[in-house]
Amino acid sequence: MNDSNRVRVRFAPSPTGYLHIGGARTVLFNWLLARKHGGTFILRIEDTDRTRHVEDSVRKILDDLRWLGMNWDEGPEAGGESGPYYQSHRLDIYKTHLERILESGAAYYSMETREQLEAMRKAAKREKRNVTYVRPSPLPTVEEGRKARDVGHPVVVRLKMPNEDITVRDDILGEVTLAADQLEDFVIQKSDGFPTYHFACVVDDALMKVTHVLRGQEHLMNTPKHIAIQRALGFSTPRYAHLPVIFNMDGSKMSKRDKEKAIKKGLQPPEIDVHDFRAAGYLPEAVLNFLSLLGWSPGDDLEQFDLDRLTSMFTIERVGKTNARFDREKLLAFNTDWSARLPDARLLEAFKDYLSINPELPQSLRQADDALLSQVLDACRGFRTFADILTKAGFLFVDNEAIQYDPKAVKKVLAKNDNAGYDMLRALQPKLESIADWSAVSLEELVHTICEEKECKMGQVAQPIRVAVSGSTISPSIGVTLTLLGRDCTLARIKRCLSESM
RNA sequence: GCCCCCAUCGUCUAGUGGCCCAGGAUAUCAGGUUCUCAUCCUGAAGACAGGGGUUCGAGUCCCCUUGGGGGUGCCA
Repeated sequence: MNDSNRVRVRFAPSPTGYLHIGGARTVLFNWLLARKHGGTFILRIEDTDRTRHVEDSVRKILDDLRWLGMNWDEGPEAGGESGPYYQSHRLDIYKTHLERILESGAAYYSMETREQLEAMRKAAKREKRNVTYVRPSPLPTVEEGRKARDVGHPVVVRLKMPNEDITVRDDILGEVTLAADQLEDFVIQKSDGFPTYHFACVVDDALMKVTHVLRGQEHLMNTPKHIAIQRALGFSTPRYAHLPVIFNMDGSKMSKRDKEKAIKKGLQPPEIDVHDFRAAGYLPEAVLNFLSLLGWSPGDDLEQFDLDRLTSMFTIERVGKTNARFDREKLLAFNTDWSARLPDARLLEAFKDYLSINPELPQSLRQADDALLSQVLDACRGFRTFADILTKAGFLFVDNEAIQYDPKAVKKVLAKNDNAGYDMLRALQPKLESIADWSAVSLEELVHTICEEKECKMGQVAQPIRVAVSGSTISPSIGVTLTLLGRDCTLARIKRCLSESM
């Protein structure tokens, strides 16, 4: 493969907020195609709609892409030969190409106001006619258009669609033909002078020598428009592949609004953006692995694999046509598996990222050193997300006096059977005080010994201690729990627990 | 309304005319392991949307119906 047919793909988000989880799947497939063929992955910011621009969103998108490990070869911060990579910085480029087709007669100035267009659409709907733009006749000349614009009349540029059917050759869907009468003259330059998405996208893809366009299926009907622009401009047509869409389990779209709705109802908002999953304690390895299976499959019974393996297996031929639903339960299971499998060092790194982006977590935890964090991670092996670590080991990072006792745990473990748990604690207290070696092994030995002495089950000894030191029935295994807490804290908490029983 | 795309267990999917009375994963259910939670182990149940063709033979090809999704913006 020589340079002229090297794979060049791009991901082109618009800066309207965080990176959506569905967008992440699009990124992944593009990235995989580039990496598999030793090609180039380009990142381009499509900021041609000034009204929807959200401050700081480029930074956030870049940050989440990095978290996923989706590195780009050309784009913001990386640079590259076909920049700039912000469309808002390429206005003169679009203008040049626009002039070209305006002069050639393939596009024309159009002077209807938004209100007029709206009225035309309404009328068409009322009369049950097709809602298509009717090309004015005669067409305004270029000079008339410019004059109108210069005196302040809102003017747009439309592409004059050729009167012929257009067939899209799609690597996933096959051939899709749209009839000529379905193709209307659409806007390629807005009245504010900015190009529309269609125009900017086609010009940039051509100039950036993009060879494959992988995007969501919602763009399928845009493709004939893009092909028409390419023909008018004399550009070649890249390969297209439209990816199936990802929905919620109930079949609705996964949208940012789901979060607002949940909050209104007082529910936990669902994860929608990549950042939500990151902040909820998911691993990028698991998210990517799970996402790869939405619309693609390796063809055998293998389901879990890392990026390298995925890259070698990935082909567009194996991408399916069917829309998928986002099964959070399965993601959770994948995350559980990945957290059990990942090397300690990598897990620690991921955990630290989790801590760094969750400022509401206890400061003592966020500032804990690597050695302690590793021990905590190790004690919690088998966790589903990093959030589980908080429920299981959060008590380690709370002051002795700030421990909240869960009333249900107290009732069940300590107060039940005539305060049997409290009695056990009292019996345990001196033995713990006098134990020589404060280690997990000897502490567990002690618990075992007591079980034998009292002829009772482990739970009857371990649970009262667990509740006394953690406030709940959940913690790592008892020896590890007490080791991590340390002798002083353990004894202080037991003492406090007993004093509060009076 | 018009146009386009899609259709296998609840969910993600394997299946490219005989290897499929349909395989895997996840969820569910029933057991088991365990000091709690979570893990972990074993087993069970669970699908080719419906109807017509084509063919010796159809989940796999064709048509219709139904269902789902997308488009129909001076959003991307």
